[in-house]
Amino acid sequence: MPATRNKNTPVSHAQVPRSDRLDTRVLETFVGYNARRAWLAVTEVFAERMAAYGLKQVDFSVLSLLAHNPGATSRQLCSTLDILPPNLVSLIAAMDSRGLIERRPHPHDGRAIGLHLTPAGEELIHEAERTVTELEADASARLTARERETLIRLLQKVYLPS
Amino acid sequence: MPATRNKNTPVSHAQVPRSDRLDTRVLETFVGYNARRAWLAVTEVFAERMAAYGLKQVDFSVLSLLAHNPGATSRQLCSTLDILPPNLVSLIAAMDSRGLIERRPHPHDGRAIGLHLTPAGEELIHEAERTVTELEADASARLTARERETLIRLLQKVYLPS
DNA sequence: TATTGTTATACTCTATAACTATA
DNA sequence: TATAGTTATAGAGTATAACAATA
Repeated sequence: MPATRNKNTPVSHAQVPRSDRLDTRVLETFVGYNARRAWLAVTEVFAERMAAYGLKQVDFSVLSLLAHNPGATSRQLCSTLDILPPNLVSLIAAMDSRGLIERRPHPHDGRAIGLHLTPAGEELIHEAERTVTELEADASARLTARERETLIRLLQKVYLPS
Repeated sequence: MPATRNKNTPVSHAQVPRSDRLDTRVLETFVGYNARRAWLAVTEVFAERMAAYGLKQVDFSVLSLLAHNPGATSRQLCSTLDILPPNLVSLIAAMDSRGLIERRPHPHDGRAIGLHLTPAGEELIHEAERTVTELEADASARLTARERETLIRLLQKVYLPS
């Protein structure tokens, strides 16, 4: 509800926002809205600094997962990251072409393919993980270490089953 | 680090993940990763329950913003929600066609158009805001009221300037 | 000269159906 | 019969360039 205004105030029309910024107080009461905005803020920094590695977020996630889960299959990557199988194919092919990963026959399932990082892939993801750790710290610089831990714990409470 | 295993255990190869679920501990140390996962979790519930209103997240945001900022312009919506102007055009047109919003000449800028909710739009967003409030509570049901407040405050600390 | 709203368009992301090889 | 990986394709989301009308 608009406050009463002096008739002589130059620009003062009811029903017309007076500044560029709109009132976002209602949207800001929602976890979904805030989580997306925070993600977008981090994403911006991520994109800037990871361009040097030629890695998008999903590429980074896949390589990092393979670094700590050697031999994982496409299906496992898909279900872990909520990617649809058809959308992972070209991504995996591109990283294979770049010499970052290798496809090896799966030891006990002829349908599946075990994915492994090459030495080049190992080195790249090692550097990339360091850069992401830095970038994350910068992107959340207004949080104390304690607050950052709390934030992550609460986010996981929203999306993790357990 | 894998536990030692009985030689007779059927499937046990080093370098091969033994379960479907991969080790995501590294990814889970990042705010960006967790914020996106949490957002996706809320988004799923949002999509389910808001389909009845024919509203996507961006539609809801626009209508809610107009409910509390009557007469706002496309440009203001765009800068507030980080939408590019060309991408808002068809969205606004659709809501106009549905009779949810009205375009009125801007009182003191002939280039701009003031956007207003119609009575139908007012009623729809009023119901929709109630539903979103409920759905948000359900989607973050594992959080106490206190934790939910904390989560939102910390997320805003990541993306809001101030 | 700059800004608002718009058109056309391209690029990326996400989703569905259907196929093959293997289980 | 079901699953892993793949192909082709469609749809949604996001991006840039350029224009008319107004400031």
